[in-house]
Amino acid sequence: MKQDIFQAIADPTRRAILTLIAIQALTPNAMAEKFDMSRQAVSKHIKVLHECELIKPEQSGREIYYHFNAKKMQEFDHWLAQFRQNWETQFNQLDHLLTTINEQK
Amino acid sequence: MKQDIFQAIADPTRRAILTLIAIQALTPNAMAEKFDMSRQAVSKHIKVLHECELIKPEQSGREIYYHFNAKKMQEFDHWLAQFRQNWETQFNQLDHLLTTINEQK
DNA sequence: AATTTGCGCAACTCAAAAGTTGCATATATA
DNA sequence: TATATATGCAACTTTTGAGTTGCGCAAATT
Repeated sequence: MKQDIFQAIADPTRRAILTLIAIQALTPNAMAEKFDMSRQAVSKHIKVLHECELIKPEQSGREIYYHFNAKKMQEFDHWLAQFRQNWETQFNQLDHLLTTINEQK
Repeated sequence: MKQDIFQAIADPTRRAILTLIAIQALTPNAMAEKFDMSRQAVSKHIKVLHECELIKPEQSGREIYYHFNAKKMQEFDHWLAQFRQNWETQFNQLDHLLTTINEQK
């Protein structure tokens, strides 16, 4: 079952995992040590993140280092782009308002 | 109960609502007509979006027009910023690799 | 070879969230 | 004033997801 990237990021623990491995690739055990929950719980989060390709595994003996996949994270950025114009417009309108107020002085 | 913006955006219906009203403010009934679900179901999504301030109500008689709150959406952008450097680095490294390959010709 | 360690998978429990139906309230319209 | 319409709230059912426990497998260690 393919996971949805928005769904993957909705969970705070998964966001924390992403923040961690964006700095340095980690094994499931190493991640679990950072959180107050069982290794298996973390492992399930890893599965979700892996299924939507936000992280990539790198096998090293019996250890698996999970890397952050920045490219996938950009999908978010692309979705957000449809609103970016919207908020820039809003600020431009604010600028205009402030300018108008200043001119009235 | 305050809602989490990440949780709010995780739902596909809520994302569709946001996309709709980013273009034009709509009433709950108008939104419900766009989706194949009851008005009350849409209304619950509106409640979630409203609680995390992604949308703003504007009363007009007995109708309520919900507007998109671009400013709140920027919180996403700020969260994403921590990874932006990450993927730019990745592309810079790719650039460097390509440059190196070209120099070897 | 036996044991330990790192990991994933499956079954289970429990809590939260999505959707439905029914009802109350306020504003329009006849 | 009586009726229709727009909306929100509460109770309920069903689905989904987070977390735990138990197990099996493969690689490292002794």
